[in-house]
Amino acid sequence: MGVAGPIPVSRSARTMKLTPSAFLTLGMVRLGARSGYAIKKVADVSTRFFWPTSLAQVYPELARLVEAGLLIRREDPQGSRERFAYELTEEGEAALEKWLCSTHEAETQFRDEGVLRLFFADALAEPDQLKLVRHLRARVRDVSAHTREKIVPLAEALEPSGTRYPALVARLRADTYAYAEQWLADLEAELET
Amino acid sequence: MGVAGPIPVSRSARTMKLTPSAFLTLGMVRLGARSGYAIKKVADVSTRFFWPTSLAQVYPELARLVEAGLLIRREDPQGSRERFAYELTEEGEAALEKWLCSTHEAETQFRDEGVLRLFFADALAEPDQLKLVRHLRARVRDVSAHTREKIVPLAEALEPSGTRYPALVARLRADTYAYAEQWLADLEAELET
DNA sequence: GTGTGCATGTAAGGAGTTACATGATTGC
DNA sequence: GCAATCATGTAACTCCTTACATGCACAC
Repeated sequence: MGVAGPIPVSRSARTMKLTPSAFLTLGMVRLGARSGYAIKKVADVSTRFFWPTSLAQVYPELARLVEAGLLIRREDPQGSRERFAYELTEEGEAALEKWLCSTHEAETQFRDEGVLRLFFADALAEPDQLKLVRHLRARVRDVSAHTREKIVPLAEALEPSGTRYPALVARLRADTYAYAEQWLADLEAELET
Repeated sequence: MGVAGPIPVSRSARTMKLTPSAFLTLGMVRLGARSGYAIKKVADVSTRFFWPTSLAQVYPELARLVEAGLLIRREDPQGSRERFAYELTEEGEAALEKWLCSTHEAETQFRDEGVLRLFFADALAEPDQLKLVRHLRARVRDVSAHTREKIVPLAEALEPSGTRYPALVARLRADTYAYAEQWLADLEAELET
């Protein structure tokens, strides 16, 4: 009873397991997103498409990264509205680069109800099969168009300052979905005959 | 105290929310996978790539679908090893077809650590950028090759009996990844100059 | 002055994975 | 006889989302 409770020990970067979400956070800070809110806002028009996140993930992640010594947190209020600005420490930059150079990665996850439907489309009569393919194609087309028209320009705005990979990734997405749309268009044409 | 406890009421298909995993299960039974184990085995070489599942999901899902009246479960032992065979009820077939014809779908989920790395690749020196792109390309190539060499033939085995969509979906995947590989090859060539 | 956006966080719940637990069958 | 596969299920845990809770700033 008189014994002191356990002393809280800040975990070093070495003992902490860093998830891709942690590196997303680190990477976003490096790109200039200073607050948790800003990180989420940028992620929603960029990394969301291959690594979604939410505010309820970002805030605890930031706290963990500060505790691990990879980020520092400064007060940065806007008038009387509280705000915190984060910056990479040297260790944070090193951790980010180490991750970028590592080749081990979490297994790719992909879940698409539309493709799942297509897989089972043999259960339908032909006119309904055609409808299903058309619907899927329209969705794929919309993704491609949205990416090219909205996301690519946002990412290209970073290019003058030497940040080109966000735009490359956006174009890869737009082009790949455009390819898939053409593929489905061919299937559609085949079904129509 | 003398009052009887609540009587367990089996939920009808109408009151039960059916998830894509439920329709995956229904669809697999329709394709001839009779046991939970068999469903998982087939899913692992087909739907896994766009809707992963696990035995710990399949078994409770089967129980729920039986309770909802969409499947019936028969005992089907192999010697003294227990086994259960599932079959679609008429309501089960109707539910599957209704789902296939509906256009509302869960948002597509995609998580890929490799693409996330590419997004942040500006933090690297050029030689390391090139390594990263090469690694990603190799992975994409492997997916395409594996799909074309292993998955497509399995799916094509179903074609003689009139089930062609599994093979179509597999080819869509192989072709789309092949396109992405070429795209990354072009990027690689550009980085090399 | 009001709605939208900026800003930070917590709590509860859901969906899905891995590990646990057990045992029979089949092919080498 | 031994390993891989067939077979069914539960328990614990993790990750992630939605909802909750709060309040300021700015533009119309």
